[in-house]
Amino acid sequence: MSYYSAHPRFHLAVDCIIFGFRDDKISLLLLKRDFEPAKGECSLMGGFVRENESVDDAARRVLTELTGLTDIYMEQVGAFGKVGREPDERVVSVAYYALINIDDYDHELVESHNAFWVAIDERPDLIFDHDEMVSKALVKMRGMASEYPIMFHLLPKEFTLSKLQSLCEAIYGMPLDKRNFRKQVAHTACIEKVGAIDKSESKRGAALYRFNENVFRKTGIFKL
Amino acid sequence: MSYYSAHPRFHLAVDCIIFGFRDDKISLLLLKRDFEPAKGECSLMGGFVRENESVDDAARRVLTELTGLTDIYMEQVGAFGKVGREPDERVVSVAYYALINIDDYDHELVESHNAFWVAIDERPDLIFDHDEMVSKALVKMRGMASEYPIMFHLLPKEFTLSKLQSLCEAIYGMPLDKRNFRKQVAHTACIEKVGAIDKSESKRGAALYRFNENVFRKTGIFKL
DNA sequence: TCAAAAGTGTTAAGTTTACACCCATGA
DNA sequence: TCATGGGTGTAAACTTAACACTTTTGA
Repeated sequence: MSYYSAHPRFHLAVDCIIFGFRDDKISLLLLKRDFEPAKGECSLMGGFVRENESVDDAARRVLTELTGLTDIYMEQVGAFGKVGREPDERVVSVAYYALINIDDYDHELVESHNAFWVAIDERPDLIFDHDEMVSKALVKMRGMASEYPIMFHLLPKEFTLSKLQSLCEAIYGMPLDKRNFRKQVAHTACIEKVGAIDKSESKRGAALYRFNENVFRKTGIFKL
Repeated sequence: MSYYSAHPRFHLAVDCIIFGFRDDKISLLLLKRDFEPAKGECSLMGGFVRENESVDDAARRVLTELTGLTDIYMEQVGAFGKVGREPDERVVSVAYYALINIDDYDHELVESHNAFWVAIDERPDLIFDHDEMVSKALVKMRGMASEYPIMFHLLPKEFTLSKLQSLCEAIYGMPLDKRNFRKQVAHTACIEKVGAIDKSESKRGAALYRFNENVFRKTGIFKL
């Protein structure tokens, strides 16, 4: 096997950009590191790829280690492979973003990792090239969200149109017109009224809606 | 350094999806492998990442090894890290696409690698997960091309509007209306007439145009 | 009774699409 | 002289954007 053994080997890591929707803002789950390297600084949740595990599986495992969540929507952002990106050793890292519903994660587990939520436009500086990873993840996530119905991963199964609108505004970074927005939703078959009413956000109460995956698969139509 | 040494190391490769525009079709530069593994089959051009080289640099080096070209537009497609993706050894590969002007490459070098051009919709089956790499590269390239003026990397510096239109048609996979297309070009400040006439494709001759990078940077406007 | 969020249509502006003929030239 | 690719404008359909008031109800 000299064809292979002539070539060097590298440490391979994964890092997770975990997005949630909190207080009408896209937020990020970060670690305040209580371990080396870069103890005391802020970073993404990461981990090393194992021998008998795909890189995608490593990302899923690392996400589960922090949040307790499985079956989460994740997309690869890309490989980060500059020579000096970690100071002590050469490590190539593959970044992934995840979209989670902030109501669902395991709070104890998150606290035990010294992790915390922060709005993306208030995020602290991160170690290594993690800032670049977050920037790229944001661009990629926004691009995907404008073409595919991935934003629903950030919401509970049932949501009001006000919440959906403020999510769109947070993703696209611009205010949207309420009437135009609701007109568009009304023409989107895969978003359907469930009948129930949410009274937690207003006195009057707001109709609850949900995303119907099957309708989306049939029509292929989604654009908000 | 036991923090690092406790973790496994992996062979890291890069693979290049090299796009060119030939006979009005998006084409791909492939290898007919005269070496193991998978000798006799078709594959992308690839190579292993070296110790003191970034992953991006490895991709550039591999592209240069095959084509002789430097300073080529490349984008990372992503990391491919399934456990069994190469049969004999675990190798994680990072794929990149490159856009080259097909008039420019070193023909001798390409022939010495047993490489050949093929239109994307006539490509043969490729080894390992290279088919998946090509599909993802195409999606990513098309997405980028619809937002940024990257298509000009596939053309000579000066080109006729007919060539540019047939390139757009090849990228978007649909026919375009000639008058609407030219109207749009006329409103795109970063595409400017050079004055010269190309007589190689028609008796009458066609005006030559070029992409002006500086105008694009000022206006930020590009949409074809 | 009033504050706070929910809900509801119309019109003007702009963009996109469809479409057919004349021009210049070399063979 | 004719075959080949180069070049040109208009009108209808559709999409997007702007805009303000009424409803419900808990505090």
